[in-house]
Amino acid sequence: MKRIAESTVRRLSLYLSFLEGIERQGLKTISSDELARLGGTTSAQVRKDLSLFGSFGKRGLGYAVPELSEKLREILGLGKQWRVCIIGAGKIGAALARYRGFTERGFIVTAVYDSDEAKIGKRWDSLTVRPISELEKDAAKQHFDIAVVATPAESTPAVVKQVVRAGIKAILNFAPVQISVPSDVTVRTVNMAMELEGLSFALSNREG
Amino acid sequence: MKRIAESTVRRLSLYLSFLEGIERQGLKTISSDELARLGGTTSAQVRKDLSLFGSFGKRGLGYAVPELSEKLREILGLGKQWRVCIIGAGKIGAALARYRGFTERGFIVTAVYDSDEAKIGKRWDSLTVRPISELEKDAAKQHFDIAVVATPAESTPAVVKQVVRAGIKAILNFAPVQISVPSDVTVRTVNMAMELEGLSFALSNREG
DNA sequence: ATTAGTTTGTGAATTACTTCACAAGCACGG
DNA sequence: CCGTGCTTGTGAAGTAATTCACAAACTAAT
Repeated sequence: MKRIAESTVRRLSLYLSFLEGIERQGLKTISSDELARLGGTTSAQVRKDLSLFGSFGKRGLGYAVPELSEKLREILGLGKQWRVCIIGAGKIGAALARYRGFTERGFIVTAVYDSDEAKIGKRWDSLTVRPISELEKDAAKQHFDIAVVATPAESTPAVVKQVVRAGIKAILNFAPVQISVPSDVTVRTVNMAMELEGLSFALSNREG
Repeated sequence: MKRIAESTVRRLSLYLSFLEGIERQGLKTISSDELARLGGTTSAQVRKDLSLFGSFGKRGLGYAVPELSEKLREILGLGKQWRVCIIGAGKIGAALARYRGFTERGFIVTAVYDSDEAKIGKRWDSLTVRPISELEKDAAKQHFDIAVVATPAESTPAVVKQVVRAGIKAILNFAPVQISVPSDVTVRTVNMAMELEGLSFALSNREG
């Protein structure tokens, strides 16, 4: 299949969240135009995005809401459950471990790691913080699909190396640094500083 | 000035973080090629990004690190201090209010709001949670530059309306919904679900 | 059946972004 | 002060993403 742009995947994810809302309202069909309006894009964009994966609509009618939701879930790989480990038992790690949205979408947090002696052994709901040195061994037994990295900048490169060695192929990075991984590992970075600076730029460069 | 792409601004922000590290190491100059390697891009990209704002390098030598840092800070509007209010005193709001990275970069959190009676009046370090109904009045007195929205999905549209009415022109949105604002308001959305689904897609569609 | 009114799916056109490639500028050594 | 070795800045070329625009497919009404 043709390479899919990241921006396309983000929009698919967005469409899915709209469809779920619409499904709850009980509407049966939706047009590309309505979806576009919800998502702040154009109807052509919506149709192009979907057409990359097949023809899901009916001309003259639009898209059947439950069918399209299901298709999107399938495309996004949300059918199965993904096993997630969180690395870094600090504030962000703690907030993430308790985030309900994870589980709702099929992302099951099955372990938490840290390198700080003081944190190891602490219990978070049903999870116990384990030493990062055990990650590779643990991964061999219980498979992890995704590692959420929420460590301080300094320790992040070393942590990422261990994650890669443990054979984990997807990383959600909250550390405020760029991380480098082999090309078969996918990384998404969420960097607060970068977002804030984007706003700062926008505020500074408004005409007027 | 010509319109600057969001991707460019993100890279500028990234370059700045590298430069700060390099400055600490005491290096005096850096080439576009080294900067590119750190950022996972190409030297041409780096030079093009910078050239949108002027000529900061010396041919044959590269860029003077402190000068370029300073220029980038200026471009990104990090010279001044921005006043930030946080809306939503839940887990994410609490984590953000205490996040040191805010202050370090000149983003000063000056108020916290919530609509939940039970939370109003609570003290977070030096801040007291105030009722959202006061936002507009408060904004008239103490100017807010940026609103961080960390509210549940349901209440977010109403909250955003109040933020806009209060005259705030930049929003950092952590709520898991798309928000719509007039075109003179800049929004950046951080959506966990979307990032996770991006990883899920990547894991599902790897060849093999 | 035929027509009017929708809305999809998709090549073609357009716009945006990235990479190429090279002249021009600078430092340094002889 | 000339040549060698680097590295910038930038038009031109190339690639990617978005938008246009319209035939084709469907419903409903007459």
